[in-house]
Amino acid sequence: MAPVRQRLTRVESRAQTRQHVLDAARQVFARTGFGGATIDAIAAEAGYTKGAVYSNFDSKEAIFLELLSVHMARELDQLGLLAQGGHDKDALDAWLTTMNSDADWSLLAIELQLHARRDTSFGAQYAKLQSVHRNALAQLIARLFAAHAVEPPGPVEDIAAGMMAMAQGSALLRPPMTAGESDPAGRLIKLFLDALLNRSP
Amino acid sequence: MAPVRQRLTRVESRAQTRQHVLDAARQVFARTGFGGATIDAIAAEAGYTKGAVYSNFDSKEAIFLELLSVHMARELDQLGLLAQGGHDKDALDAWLTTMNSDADWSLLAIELQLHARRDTSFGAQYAKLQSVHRNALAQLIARLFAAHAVEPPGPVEDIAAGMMAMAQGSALLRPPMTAGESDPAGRLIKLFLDALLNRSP
Amino acid sequence: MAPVRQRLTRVESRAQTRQHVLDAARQVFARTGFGGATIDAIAAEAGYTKGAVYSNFDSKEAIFLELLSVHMARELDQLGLLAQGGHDKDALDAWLTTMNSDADWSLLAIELQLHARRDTSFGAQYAKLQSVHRNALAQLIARLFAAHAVEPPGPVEDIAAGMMAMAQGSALLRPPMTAGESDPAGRLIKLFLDALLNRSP
Amino acid sequence: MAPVRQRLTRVESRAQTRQHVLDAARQVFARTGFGGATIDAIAAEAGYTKGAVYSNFDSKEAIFLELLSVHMARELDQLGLLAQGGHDKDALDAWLTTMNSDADWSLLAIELQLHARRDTSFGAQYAKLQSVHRNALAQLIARLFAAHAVEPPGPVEDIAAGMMAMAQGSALLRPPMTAGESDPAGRLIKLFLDALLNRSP
DNA sequence: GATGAATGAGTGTTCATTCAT
DNA sequence: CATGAATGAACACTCATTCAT
Repeated sequence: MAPVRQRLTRVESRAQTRQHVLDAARQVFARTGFGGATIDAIAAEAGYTKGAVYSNFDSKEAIFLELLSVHMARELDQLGLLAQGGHDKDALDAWLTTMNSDADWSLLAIELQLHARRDTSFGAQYAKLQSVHRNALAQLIARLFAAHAVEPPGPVEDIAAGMMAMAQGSALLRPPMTAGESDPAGRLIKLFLDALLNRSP
Repeated sequence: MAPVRQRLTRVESRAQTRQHVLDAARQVFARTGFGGATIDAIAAEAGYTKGAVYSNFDSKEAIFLELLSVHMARELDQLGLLAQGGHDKDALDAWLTTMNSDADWSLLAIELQLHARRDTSFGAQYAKLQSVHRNALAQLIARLFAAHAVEPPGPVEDIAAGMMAMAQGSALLRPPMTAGESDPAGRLIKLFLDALLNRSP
Repeated sequence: MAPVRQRLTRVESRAQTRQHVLDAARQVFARTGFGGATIDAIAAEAGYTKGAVYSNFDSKEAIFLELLSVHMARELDQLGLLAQGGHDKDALDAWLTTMNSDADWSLLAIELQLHARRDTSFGAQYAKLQSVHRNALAQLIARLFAAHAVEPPGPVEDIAAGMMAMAQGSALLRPPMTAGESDPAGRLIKLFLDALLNRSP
Repeated sequence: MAPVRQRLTRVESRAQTRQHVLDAARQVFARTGFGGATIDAIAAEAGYTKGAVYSNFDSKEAIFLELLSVHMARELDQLGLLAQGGHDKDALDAWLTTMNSDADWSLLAIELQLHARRDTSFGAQYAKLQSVHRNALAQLIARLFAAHAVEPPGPVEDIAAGMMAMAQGSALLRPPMTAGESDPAGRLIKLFLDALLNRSP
């Protein structure tokens, strides 16, 4: 005769609030930058008051780092896909699709990068992840060239780095208002990569 | 009893102070971002006090916009080079060299971009310049492909956009500490472009 | 199946929690002052959480006033001893021993005094108690002088006030680290009083 | 033809503001305690805004420490008087008069003491000064007993400590409203000391 | 023109208090 | 009764900006 659990338990409720705050923070950070974001704005966006934010996070920076953690976990998932042999083409497509699929994430990622360049310890940690990411992507690219029986035009690490840079740079250069349109970054990267793959040997 | 032109005239002195402040602001904005930069820090970097800054600029934002103006002028110079026929290879090299040649400028440019994405009128203006830039670069690229007697693998505007994105993204991804090393952005872009140019038709 | 009186009754349990909170509060107030004390710190010191505190007290101030009440009751007990004729020497010893016997109490008493000086109604109440206390002490002192057949060097109320002041001041001046040592306040007061009592008439 | 310097120079003006803030802080700290004092209240009491306070002091604590510094300097002046032989009676009178002459100072001193007991490094520094003070007072007392050809009833350091404690304690016990009355602390201390000095040997 | 004291709005953070669980 | 998530009022401190010197 147990009721269908309409109300959330304390733990669930807390987790939900925490998630709401994180979602709100992601948007506010992306919209206004780390410095421009205020805890009030984040709280309001989440539909709570300032105190609720501080009930779930120690500081503004802690929220930012939590977002970074999620971001990194997401990247690590990508790495898993990139590393798995067998469906390289699909893995690349997945990477291109996910990367920059969300305008918020893209700008947030840029904020993270800037933060990384200004905070030493954070920067080192981030650089390491990026290096792992680049290597995984490089291996994927190597396999693609092998599959196409084409010699890569340079170190696959450089090609990977170029692709990652292109992805980041596209997020920045993309005009702000065209949120609805398909993301051009993936198209650009695919254009370049296809051209490199389909050269005569 | 007029001095032998040793001392600066009033106008020159003022212009000099103004330039000092601008140079300082460029570094401080690049180092700490727009939000993180304080007028005190800029003034100190320039070797003046707050008041000197306000004697030459109306507001913090005005300094930023002035830097943008210089940045744009620099880009327009680039465009001139890109547009001139005849020495396309050299023009491209010049573009690659100048672009990201200065770590400060690169990060500052990113700050400008972020600002552009948050300020509507500013963003529109900036987007327009970028569009002009991209088209000029696209025409240069078209000429290069023609010179190599190779069909571009896609719209030259897309290739130009990809190269610009790669340049921007490289500035962001480049590890912060390797200030001494040669900038990898140019190398990456050249790698991609050479590969595209030297395909069999 | 009634338990063999092992477990506390509801009332006892509540009283116990209340006492735990009071003991904790006394320490925390003494350690950090009224302003510096947080409900969280008190609750943690007592081994509970915030809510338990609020289940037993209406406010932070209410806890403080409750401590004051205990403090006053203790002083009243002292008064009883001081007033009883017959064992004046013992009564004085008891007063000297109890006063400042506990470093927490001494500092807490000072907090209470400061509070009294800032809160009008509270201050009046406290001043009245102190006046009663001083008079009781004065009478004891008068009896001691009579027993020694010595004329007091001034109004016994002043001598009592001086002794009380010395007791309070000692708590404040005592170096914080010598927790283990015997309290100097009692020794000092006895030194002065003995000297006054043992003068030639 | 120089004008009679009506307006203050920058340096003078700054010093004046600084002093106003210090005076205001002294009152506010005495009135509400360190924790209860707000920068706004101090600024308002001084007739400025918050920013003016921060323009002259680094933090709330810095103001407090500055007051301590003045307090210590004052005490050191006292020590000079106490140490000079020749006019011991006058020196003692001066000490008694100055000590607690100002209700603000007395309460502020208690705040300082409490702070000293809670802040280790501050406490050590303060304890040392107090020790010096006590020793100087002890020597003065020794000379007074010698002048009266009376044996001190105990170590002169203890007598000094008792007198200092009495002075502090009086400030705390004194009813808050009797600002106009003459301070009882001096009278009490003199009462005790005279009694000790005028015993038969 | 440059200085720097003062302003005042704003921001991160703390914490007493409430109340649903 | 005890818990702890959320509230909301403060508060210390920062900083762009103004203006008398």
